[in-house]
Amino acid sequence: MLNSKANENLLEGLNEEQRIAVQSVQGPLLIMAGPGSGKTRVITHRIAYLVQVMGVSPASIMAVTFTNKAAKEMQERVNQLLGSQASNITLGTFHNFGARVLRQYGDILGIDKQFVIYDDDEQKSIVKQSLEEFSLDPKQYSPSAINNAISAAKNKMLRPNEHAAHAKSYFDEIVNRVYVRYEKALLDNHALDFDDLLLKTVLLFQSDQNVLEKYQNRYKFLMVDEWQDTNKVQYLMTRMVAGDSNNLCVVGDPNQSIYSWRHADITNILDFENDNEKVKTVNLGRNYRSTGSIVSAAQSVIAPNANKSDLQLWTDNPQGNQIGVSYNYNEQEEALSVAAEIETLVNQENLRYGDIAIMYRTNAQSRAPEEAFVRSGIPYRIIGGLRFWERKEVKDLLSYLRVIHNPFDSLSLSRIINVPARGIGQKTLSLLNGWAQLNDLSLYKTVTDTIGEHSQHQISNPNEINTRSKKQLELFMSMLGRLTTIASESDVLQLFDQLIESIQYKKYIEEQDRSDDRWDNILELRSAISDYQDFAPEVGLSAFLESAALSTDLDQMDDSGPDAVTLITLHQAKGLEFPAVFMIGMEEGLLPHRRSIDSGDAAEIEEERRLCYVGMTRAQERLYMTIATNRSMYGNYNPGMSQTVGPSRFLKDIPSDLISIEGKSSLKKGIDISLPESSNNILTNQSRKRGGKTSPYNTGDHVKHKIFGAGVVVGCLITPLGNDFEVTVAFKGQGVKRLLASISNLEISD
DNA sequence: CAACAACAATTTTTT
DNA sequence: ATTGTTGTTG
Repeated sequence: MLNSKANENLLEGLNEEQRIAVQSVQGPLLIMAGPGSGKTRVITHRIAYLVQVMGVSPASIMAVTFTNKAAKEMQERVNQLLGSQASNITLGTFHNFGARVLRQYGDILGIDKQFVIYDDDEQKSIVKQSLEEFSLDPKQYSPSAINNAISAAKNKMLRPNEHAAHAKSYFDEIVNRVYVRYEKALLDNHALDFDDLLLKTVLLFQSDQNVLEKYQNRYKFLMVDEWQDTNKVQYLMTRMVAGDSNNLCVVGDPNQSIYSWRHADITNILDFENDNEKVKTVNLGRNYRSTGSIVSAAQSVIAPNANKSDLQLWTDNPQGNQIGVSYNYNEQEEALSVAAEIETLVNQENLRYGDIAIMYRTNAQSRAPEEAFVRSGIPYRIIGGLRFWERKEVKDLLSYLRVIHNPFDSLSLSRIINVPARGIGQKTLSLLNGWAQLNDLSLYKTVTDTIGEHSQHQISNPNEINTRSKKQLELFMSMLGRLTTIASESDVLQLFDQLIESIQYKKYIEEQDRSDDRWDNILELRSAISDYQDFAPEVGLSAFLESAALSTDLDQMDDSGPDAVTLITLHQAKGLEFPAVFMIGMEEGLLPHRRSIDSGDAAEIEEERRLCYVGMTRAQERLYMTIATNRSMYGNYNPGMSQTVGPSRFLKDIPSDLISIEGKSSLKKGIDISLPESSNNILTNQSRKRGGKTSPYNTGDHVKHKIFGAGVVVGCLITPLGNDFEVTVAFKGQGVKRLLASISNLEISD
């Protein structure tokens, strides 16, 4: 022991198992960590232990996390323990690490160091283009399915020729043809996709022993979090970097494996134990996060899984409240009852809005609570959904920056060549693209050649580009040229401002609807760019583009924001915790999702069950699970369209003494859900169409009934026969009633 | 070539 | 409900 004082400090407050995990620093270590078992604490203390007690240099430690947000949090906590030394630790995601390796040594594999990273959208559009080239109908062969198959192949380390050998069906053959074309497109565009960041790194390590040794010599202690969600390529990468020293610690929980659809391979946990002879295993089963009720309920939900970890989760925490299960008429009512309960928690239970999260299976489910929160004035923020980096205005500007950074990126150039509209239409673009492909040139080069006065490549095509378009192309290219010069001389923020100015983007945005939102997004983008202002001109641009490609909405989520309720998918919620959690849409068809039920694959249902388990174990004190008996799909309640088939089977596995069931009781209890006058008009502009017929009432309408008095419409459905409407009204002091429009004579009072 | 209308497809989950 | 795609018109 180099430092016994540090040793004592670091082990203080840890339980026996946690101490063993922190102190086992030599050789392979597997930490099975249940939810809320102090996993992050163990990892950070283990890092500090390595440095302060074992005297390991921080530079030789690498910790890999699942998201950038997790990396950031871990960095902060290590900073607290180690101070300035902490900055020398390598901390990030697999994709981060891969990108860094390839920026430095990718040229060995023939990769341009200026490579751009293509996201899912761009991958799909390349697939679509390839299909069109082969005269295959993208409607018949879905680009997503093919893209997914290509990704699966890459995750199994199958190159196109190897994949061809495995082809079993006609679909596989199509995939293979597209795969070949797809790889060529990426090469031509000097681009890599997400999978390449991992795959090419492993290929590089395999083909160049010197490079691999550089990393092996540098990193002597490796830690990987969320091991149950790693894939085969990540497994290989980890083992290669760990090398013979094999001081590799992986942390995971098979019960929280929820990314098999992204080719995560749960057998990595088994393989780890099998591939390492003397692997040590530590089980962290004690939960410090949640109440007794929540832990027991979560246990009973995961129990039916055939494939599960035998790790028993337990807690000494007080039993706490029962889990609140509530039945609601439809998703609007579900959202209103959640909103009412939130107000109670905030006003009477001393919780802040920021202590509360709404979790759901699909992004589309955020809409109803969002509307309810707007109406009741509850502050909220949505994570994910229409992701920031995928918004049109953001992608447009990013595409400009990408073309400036890497002119070979023809995909980005196609995207922006006529945005804002400058008279370079589809006809011109397809002529140019055709020519580019015929001569194996980049689009950029083709355009340059086309407009050059004394160009040899003048498009000699019969359908020559007209002089007018040519003139526009000239103007466009000279503008790009100016911007490229600015990029090499000024910082990235100045470049961005000049870009906005040059293309008159503000004016363009103002002509569109929701222009305020769009402009806000651009300002947010600008503020993200300003983080790279101090870098040297080209370096700043490159670093910013990389972070833009690899960051997610979740990464932006930090505690500095205003006090607000968090709306988040169950997947994204992994690793987070909140004092109060509402899991909405606890219905068959939603959780488990219809797709997993229809697949007929028991393994898919088991994954849904784990997802439910992950959600439940995010809650510290209070957990609510809500059901809507009617749910709209694609905006209407037409008979047969509702995807709900009753409460989730997972709910039925929770012992009844752990739950308290409320059927609309929060409304019956007399909580006033009527709207503030001012918010009334938010809903009046909504379409009154329901199933083709015009609905007489809108959610939010104030109405009067002869017997029940004043109330607010919380739902209006067309009846199964389609000749009437069933109106659900919350009456002041009378509770919620369902009435037929034709006989109730409701008066809109406004 | 752009602006507008009509239409279809969409919803699992994301580094 | 909302988004993107396709076809028609000015």
